Amino acid sequence: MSSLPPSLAGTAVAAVQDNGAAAPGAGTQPSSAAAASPTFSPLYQQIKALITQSLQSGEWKPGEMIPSEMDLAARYKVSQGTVRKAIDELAAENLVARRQGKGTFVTTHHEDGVKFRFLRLVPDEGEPHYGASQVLECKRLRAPAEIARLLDIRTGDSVVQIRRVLFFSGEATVLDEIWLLGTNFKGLTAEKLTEWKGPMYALFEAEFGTRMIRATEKIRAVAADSATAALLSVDAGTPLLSVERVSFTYGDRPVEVRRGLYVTTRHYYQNDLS
Amino acid sequence: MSSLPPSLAGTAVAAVQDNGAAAPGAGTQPSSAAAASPTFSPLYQQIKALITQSLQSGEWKPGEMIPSEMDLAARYKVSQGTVRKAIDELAAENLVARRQGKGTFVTTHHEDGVKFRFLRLVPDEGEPHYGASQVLECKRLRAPAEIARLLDIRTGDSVVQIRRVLFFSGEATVLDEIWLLGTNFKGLTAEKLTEWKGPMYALFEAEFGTRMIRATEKIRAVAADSATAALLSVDAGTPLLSVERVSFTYGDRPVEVRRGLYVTTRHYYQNDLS
DNA sequence: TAGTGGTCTAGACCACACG
DNA sequence: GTGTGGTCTAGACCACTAC
Repeated sequence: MSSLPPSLAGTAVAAVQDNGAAAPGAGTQPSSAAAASPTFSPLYQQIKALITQSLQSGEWKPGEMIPSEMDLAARYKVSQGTVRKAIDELAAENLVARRQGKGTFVTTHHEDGVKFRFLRLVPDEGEPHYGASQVLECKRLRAPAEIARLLDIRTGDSVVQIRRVLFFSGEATVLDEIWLLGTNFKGLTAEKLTEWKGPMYALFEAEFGTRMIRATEKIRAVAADSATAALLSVDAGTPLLSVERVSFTYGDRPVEVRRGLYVTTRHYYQNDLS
Repeated sequence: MSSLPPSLAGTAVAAVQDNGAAAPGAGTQPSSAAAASPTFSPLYQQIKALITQSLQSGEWKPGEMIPSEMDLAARYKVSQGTVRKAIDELAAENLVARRQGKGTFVTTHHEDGVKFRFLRLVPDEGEPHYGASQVLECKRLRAPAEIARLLDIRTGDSVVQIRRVLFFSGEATVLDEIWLLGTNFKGLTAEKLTEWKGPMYALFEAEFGTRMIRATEKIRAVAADSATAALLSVDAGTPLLSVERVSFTYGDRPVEVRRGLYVTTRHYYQNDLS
């Protein structure tokens, strides 16, 4: 337990206390709550930010267990309940996962069950299965204006472009065109992609230390052009789902733009509203 | 405050206590927690269920305020924290909405801001605007097998079918084909639909007491047939988004099947992954 | 048996809205 | 000022997992 260097704890507490007005002596009494100030934010939000920093800095790596709630409470000099609320939100955002009796773990794209966190394409019949991937291309190039805008970089900045086809049950089903931030993903090659078995995001996480946290998708229906049709083994003009995804890491920094074209004759895009 | 009949409170407490083994005297001491039993569920889940019942029964109607946390705590004889956790989950499911300083309110499809809770179609440029609706048809008929299966009724049972076109910025954009459970929606006519200004779900809620809580959607790309093309003012064969939605009320009972065909030349379907 | 997350309580104070 | 939700604390016990 509590194998954390006191120095770190000290830093953390300082960060926490620079919240509102000078916090009264942080003894055992309640009301270390925030004071009125223009930049007010609840304690648990600050704790959440501190934990997120540790996640981002790699202090706790994907798949690993983070310290127990009691340890974190001691480290940040707050009550267990406050840490709990911070972790609750992180768990709601899928940054960590709680497992009763075991601990709280940093989520990972390697995990057995959660491979379809970002791919919502479901077969009409049968279970979701992870298909084979055929990499068509993987090269560095200068970002076109549109991509640069989405990645929040300048036109002409370096990006990595990948094109691939995904096969489900032996059928070409998805044609992906992917742009990645050049600064991350320096050594990425077609070979690496081809050798890798499993989700692409797991590779990014393991090899490049870039974790996809959330994404937004814009979906349209489009007609397959002849080149696309050939790659997907459909007729030209076949209606396809066009899914334009932007993925974000920590700090809501965009790192990937992906345009997928889905064949939806034997699969559909699943979405739940609430 | 606390204008609740004691009889109800009594009922509630009884319901709560039939949880685990015989709860020891429910005094001020802690540990009214559940005992080991095959059908264990946390206290706050039971409270949540009780509150949900009151919502469903109409004790608190959409738009109204529910009793304060303190009142509910007294009513159910639990601590405020337990009620809070129950309400937290209900708020996460969009059944109620908390407003600091005011109270907790039953959500409604009438609300100003939340009109696009179920319609994820966003224009390429400009703000989401609520379009005009043209009802093509509204009639009772016997449920086809496919619809019956989705609505969890028998083939041939009574359903109401609606067909309509939605216009965004004057352009036909959505063609909806809707099937509603016949048992609910008895007096629904094309006239009522046409007269109604605002979201259809608001009409269902106000006139038929049926509240849509959540929905699932299956999305594909399809080609417009000639009839559809005419109604949507596009060429036959134009790729359209096919959105098959099943909507649920309380108790996860399906009450609506809706097949929408979306023109996605100037709009897109927006989705967020996390 | 020990450690972890999960539940529950009781009480305090803060931030916000409204009369 | 009063009432509401929001935050924070401290301590207790329960349920699950592993050793």
